[in-house]
This record gives sequence, C-alpha cells and structure tokens, in this order.
Amino acid sequence: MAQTKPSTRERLLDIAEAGVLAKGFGATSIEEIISEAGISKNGFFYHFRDKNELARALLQRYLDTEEALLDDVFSRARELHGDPLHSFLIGLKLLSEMMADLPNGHPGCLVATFTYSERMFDRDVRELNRNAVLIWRARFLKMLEEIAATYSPRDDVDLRSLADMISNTVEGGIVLSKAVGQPQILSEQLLLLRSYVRLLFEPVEARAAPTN
Amino acid sequence: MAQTKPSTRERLLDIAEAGVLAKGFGATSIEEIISEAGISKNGFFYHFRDKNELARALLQRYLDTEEALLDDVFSRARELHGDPLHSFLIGLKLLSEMMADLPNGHPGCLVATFTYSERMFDRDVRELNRNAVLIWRARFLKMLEEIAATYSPRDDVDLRSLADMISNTVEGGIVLSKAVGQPQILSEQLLLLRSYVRLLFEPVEARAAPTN
DNA sequence: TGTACATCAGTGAACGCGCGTTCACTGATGTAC
DNA sequence: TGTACATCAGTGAACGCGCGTTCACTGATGTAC
Repeated sequence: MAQTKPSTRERLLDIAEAGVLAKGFGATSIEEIISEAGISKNGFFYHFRDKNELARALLQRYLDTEEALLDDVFSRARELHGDPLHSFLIGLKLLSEMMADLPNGHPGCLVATFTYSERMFDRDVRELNRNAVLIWRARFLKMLEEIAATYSPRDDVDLRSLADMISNTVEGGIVLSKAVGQPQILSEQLLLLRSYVRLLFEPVEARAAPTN
Repeated sequence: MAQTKPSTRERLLDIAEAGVLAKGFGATSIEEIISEAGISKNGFFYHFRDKNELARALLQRYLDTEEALLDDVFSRARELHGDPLHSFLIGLKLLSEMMADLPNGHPGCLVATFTYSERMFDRDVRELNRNAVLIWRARFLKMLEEIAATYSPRDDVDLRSLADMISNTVEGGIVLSKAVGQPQILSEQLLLLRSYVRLLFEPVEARAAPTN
C-alpha cells in the first residue's frame, strides 16, 4: 500500500488520542481537537457522528495497532526459537525492549482510561473495551497452554490467571511509569514477569546457564 | 474518637470520588456533586476553594486510607509470623482476600485516574500523586530488603523493581477487573505475585510442603 | 445571665464562556452515459 | 469530449444548556467579658 496523505480523520484521531491520554475523554473537547487540527466544527462532525463515535473509532484504531504489534513481536520471537517456552520468553524480552525504546515513555493505554471513564460511553464502546482484554487473555492463554504441554509448572497456577498477568503487567507498568515519570518502570516490570515465567516453567537442570 | 456525623465535606468527597472513578475528574461536575449532596453551589465552594482543591482533598484522603490499610494488613501479617519472608507472603494473601471480599469489586484507584488526567491538575496535586507511588515503593522495598538479608533470590532481580511490582500488580489488577467486570482478577493477580515471591526466595528444601 | 462580636455552614442569583450538536449551504472531485 | 448528477470534505452561524466561579448576604452556633 502506497504512502497515503495523513488524512484529516487520522489527524483528528491522533490529536484526540493525545488529549484523552493526558486529560481523560470527558475533558478532551471537540473544540480543542478542531482548533489543533485547523478545521471547523462541522469538519469534525463530517467524520464522526458524535463524540461517542469518536471514542469508538479511537479505541478500535488503538486495539488494531496493539494486535498488530503483539502479532509482530511474538511471531518474530517464534522465528528466533521454535520452543514455545523460549520463544515466549524472547517475546517478553522484545516487548520489554520495545517499551524501553519509546522516547518519552509509553503514552498510555486507551483501554485503561476508557475503563476509568466507563460511564461516558454507550454499550458498544464498553463492550469493545471489555472484549479487548478478553482477546489478550485468549492470545496469551494459547501460548501458555503450548508451554504447559511440554513443561510442567513448579507451582500450581491457573493458566488463565497467568495469561491475564501479561496484560496486568503492561497496564500496571504504564500507570506507574506515567505516575512517577520514570518510563523504564514498564520495561522492568516486563522483565520481572519474564523472570517469573522462567522460574515457573524452566526445568531446574537447564538453569545452570541463565538465558538472561 | 466518637462516631461523628458524616460531615457535608465527607459526603462531598464520597460523591466526587465515585464520580471520578466512573467518569474521570474532568467529566465529574460540581453541579452533579451538589445535586446529589443536596446543597447549593456555594455550599460546595465553602468547603473547597476551587475544583483543583477538591482534587487535592480527594487524593489526600484516598492516600491516607490506603496507607492505613497497608499498615494494618502487613502488621497483622507480621504478628502471624515473625519471619520477614513468610509474613510478607501472608500479607499478600491477606491483601488478596481483602480484595476478593469487596462486594462489587475494587471501585478503582484514584492514583491511576489522576495519572490519566495529569493535565487537569496543578503542580501540587501531580506531586502528591507521584509521591504516593514512591512511598509505596519505599514501603515494599524495606520489606524486601529484610527478606533478602535472610534469603537469597533464585534469580538476580533488582529489589527496587520488585518493590514496584506490588503496586504494579494492584494497579493492573484494578484496571483488568473493572474492564472485564470480573472482580476476582485483582485477587488472582495478587496470588500470582505471591507465587513469584515464593519461588524467588523460598529455599528449595522448604518447598516440599507448599504453604499455599 | 446578658450582650457583642466572630466564626461556621451555608443560600440565591448572576457572570461569561465553552460545550456538543444542528442547520443550511458550498466548492472540488468522481462517475455515467 | 461534454454534460448531469452524486459524493466527498468540508464552512459559517447559531442553538440552548451546563460549566466553574464570584457576589452579596444570612441564620445558627460559639466565645469573651
């Protein structure tokens, strides 16, 4: 696909997303979005029926991007190592490095802000937000089941909870990083998660030479 | 201290807190707070100079409550077991149970919403929010250092990151629980954190009879 | 006990601004025949 | 190639409402002497 001009719609979404992550959805006005984009109010309403549809589009675009990113990271990891456990560990490492490389830290997760603004949205948007987390859960659960088929965990953990732990670590890490202004917290937390997965599944005899 | 009448000020804070956790600070209007409280607008401005001072009071009260709760949980845990590792594990278990017992799940963490509404507040409030996370870090770091003085970790982790992992787990767990509407996620995640701490520090020979 | 004054916890009305949304309209580009 | 019509991507002005904040005022309670 050729490089297409950054459409007005995309620019509106970019500006809106930055506002939402910095102030919350309710405090991000259409007025300020259009003033930054340099179009009239009806220019905005040409692209989005109302503010709720802006929310829907914002969230959908964000989720698509995240899915693509996770697909990319974990398929690259799988190419680097055929074993499910080791490719998963590599994936977490790649994810951690990716987060460490964001110049100003992670800008924030829309799912988290939307969760904390739940009552602003209609059923559709809330459902989209809820499903996002369930999709992440399913993705990681599948990978963990593959791992558990080969390696038996050292502690008896529920794989579904463990699957949630990846999203949990990312969500928590973004909040802490933003809150204290130390972007590296997120990538550190991902490495701790990786350490846990390794301690859980990696056979003891293999641990003489740590793959750290 | 005798049971004092729930002051108007406390009621205003209660109402505001619920609004902020459900819609975000910017979308929670003074108008709706006073309408629920049944007082006039100037009744509100008698208690809070402006909206930013409401934010400050809201956050301060929340942090004080959290501090008291953590003090309580971990001192109870220490009474149950003198050893730093085991009392810490008990503390995490108590915390997890406490979170599981919240009737409608955890209502949300003000630090998280405030972090995602950063640009709404003045320097004071942002500093208060930032310090909250640093105080939690210091609290847990102290406990982990005590543990590390006796037990050597199976993986070489930074204790400071590990200290952050407690707050991280709670923040992430609250987001996920609220997002999917499954309150138990938060307590499950705390148990996974507990499992990690145990795998990290508990000597292998002691693990024959799991303290689960 | 009485009186003067201060403080507490508000009321009522008004302010100007910005909000989301709607109306009627437009000029540029694309498509059918 | 010309013309008719449709669609795209907006403009400009106006709407009523609710927002945070301010003004002048008040009635109940507390304190000093």
